[in-house]
Amino acid sequence: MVFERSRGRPTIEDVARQAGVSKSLVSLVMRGARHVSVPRRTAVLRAAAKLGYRPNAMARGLVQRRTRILGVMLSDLHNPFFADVVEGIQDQASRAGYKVLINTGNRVAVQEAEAVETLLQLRVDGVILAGPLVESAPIVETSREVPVLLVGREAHAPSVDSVTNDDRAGGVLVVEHCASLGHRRIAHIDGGPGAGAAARRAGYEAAMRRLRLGKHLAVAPGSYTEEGGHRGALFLLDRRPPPTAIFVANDLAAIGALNAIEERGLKVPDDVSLVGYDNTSLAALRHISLTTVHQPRVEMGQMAVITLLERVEQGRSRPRRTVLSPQLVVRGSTAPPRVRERPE
Amino acid sequence: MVFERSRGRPTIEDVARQAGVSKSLVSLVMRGARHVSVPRRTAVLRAAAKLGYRPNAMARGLVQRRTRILGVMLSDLHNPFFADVVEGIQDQASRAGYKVLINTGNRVAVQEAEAVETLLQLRVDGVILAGPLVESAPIVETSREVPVLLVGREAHAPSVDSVTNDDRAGGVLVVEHCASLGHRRIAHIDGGPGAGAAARRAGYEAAMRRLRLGKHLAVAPGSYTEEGGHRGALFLLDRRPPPTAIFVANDLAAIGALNAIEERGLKVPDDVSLVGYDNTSLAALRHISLTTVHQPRVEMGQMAVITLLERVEQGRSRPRRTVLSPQLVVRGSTAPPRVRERPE
DNA sequence: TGCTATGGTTGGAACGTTCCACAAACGCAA
DNA sequence: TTGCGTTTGTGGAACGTTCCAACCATAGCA
Repeated sequence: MVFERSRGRPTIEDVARQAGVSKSLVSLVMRGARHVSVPRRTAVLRAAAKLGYRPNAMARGLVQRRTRILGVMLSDLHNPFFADVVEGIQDQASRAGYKVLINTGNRVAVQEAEAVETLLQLRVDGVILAGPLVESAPIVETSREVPVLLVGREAHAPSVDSVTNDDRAGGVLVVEHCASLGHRRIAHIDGGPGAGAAARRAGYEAAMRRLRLGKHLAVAPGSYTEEGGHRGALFLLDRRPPPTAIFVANDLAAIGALNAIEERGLKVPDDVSLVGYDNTSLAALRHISLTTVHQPRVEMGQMAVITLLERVEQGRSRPRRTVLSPQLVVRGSTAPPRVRERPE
Repeated sequence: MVFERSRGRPTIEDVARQAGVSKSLVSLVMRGARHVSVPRRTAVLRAAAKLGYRPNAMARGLVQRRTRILGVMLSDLHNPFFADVVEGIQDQASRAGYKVLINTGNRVAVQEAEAVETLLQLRVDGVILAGPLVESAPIVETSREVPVLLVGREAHAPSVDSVTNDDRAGGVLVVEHCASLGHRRIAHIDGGPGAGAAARRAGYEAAMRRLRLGKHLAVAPGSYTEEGGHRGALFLLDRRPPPTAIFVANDLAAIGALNAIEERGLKVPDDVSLVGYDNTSLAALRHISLTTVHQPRVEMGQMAVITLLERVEQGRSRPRRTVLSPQLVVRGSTAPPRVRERPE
């Protein structure tokens, strides 16, 4: 007679033995199936509790060929914007009975790709890319294996969904606001490869031209980081004449720009007006009080899950691109330029 | 004759068939084993590439009984403190050949427990709890199944490692700093259930007593959030007489306190000195310029992984508790009290 | 009485890997 | 040639679940 040492974590068989039933029945009970007699159900539950049984998600996922897990690749854990998006994702996912697993690429395209690869090898049921920097080709590639949704950026493939705000329109709003205050030399600090950056810049440029301010177009290279905003601002402030208003590609970078402006001994908004993008909690701080563009972050996360699950569960195959309207939030960092420039 | 439809994602068998070898050999090649002839290896790699083969981590983990994945439960995605800790974790993990999967509990104990449960069901090789609020019992319980390490908090069980800073000493540093500036009515906004909050408060109280300022002890309830700091500050400012210096349990809450102070029409540091804890990027913003206590965040993340892997890979069973020294960072939010109080 | 439903339960075949024992092929020395 | 050790390669048994067909009661009904 062989006594099996029940070493290692208890399995469904251990529970079955303990409860005196078949493993199939344990499986049914653990999944809360109907049609199980009360005494057996309680016996199984008691046995499971006693042994400290915990179902093995890998074994389960292997046979079911689905995991009920959504993978989220965050481009940058430092950007508070994503914290809210993830909150929305979690909320909606748990409502639909899905788990969420997060991963990050540290703002490096190669690492982003690796992060996604990890999620794919785990066979998550769907992938949300939040603000990815990685180029489109691999994303489209990925979308052939598993439903993929982009937050904050669009893809031009029919297999990829997206939830964005109209970044171009946002850029226009900012320029119009500054111009209406009397600014002419309105400069822009670019978001580089950041999601939506190109569109924000396009909006800026289009609005400048439409307002006949094309000659004042000035774009500094930057990124979605404090560092990027800092460098960009120094670049712009060294121009002669310097801009009287600066539109920075996102809030985080705007904070960097703010630091740079103060290092130069200038004041916001007295000497320079400053506008960010995203309306993160940073911008709302009284001490910062940054005029910025709002995106409904939590709702974007929720919408992302809802949209993604349409593909996962109903097999929708046409793309769905949700574009939300940005909204200008005027705070204390913008004011009329110090010396009213005469119209030219 | 049966033609198998190779529907779904390609498996190792598909690759084997395509390359004309056994699945065992494909397995060897995918894992980069030696002792595989060059022509076969290239044939396998070519076949894998052609089919877009991606190993199934679940099947692999199932048979290997390990995943080479470390699970990280973050108490709060909004706290920039953790972004840096995670950076350190990622860095060190990838160096050791591990993947990292993140999860969050949104500062809610029950959700934290669920998040950890998800990781356990996935059979991660180790779990890092960053700033958990959840109580100790379930953590100790968990540590019987899998190596567990706490960041920012200690556990009193021998099965749980930790990486912390000396929060008590940090609290003392803050009080000494304020006292040396001449403050007497130094108040504290508590971090509630936040990791390390109790120790910070204990340090505050001990230092106050030692400096014979026990009668000025004042603690407002709070939490590690802006909201908590905001409420705490309002509470304190309503006291008569109000404190001249406020030590807030962490930077995020200090920002909330800052907002509250300004809402009351008071200025920092002229009317009230303010000190935070964590030295997050927030505190360093020139506009905020918050005096705070530094913890080496990235290094803490790295140390966490190193320590955890000692258990995972070498089976260490004695606990290892790393306690780092906090360091005061004096910035612009502290100054001598406006009216020098006469010594009592 | 027999027949069909239905509730409750079970064993064994998947799922896609790795592991292990073994076999074939090869090289080289005796 | 034989013998023996290495290098290469293979088939089948795990791993821990769920799925599925099948089974056994029991009950209801004609």
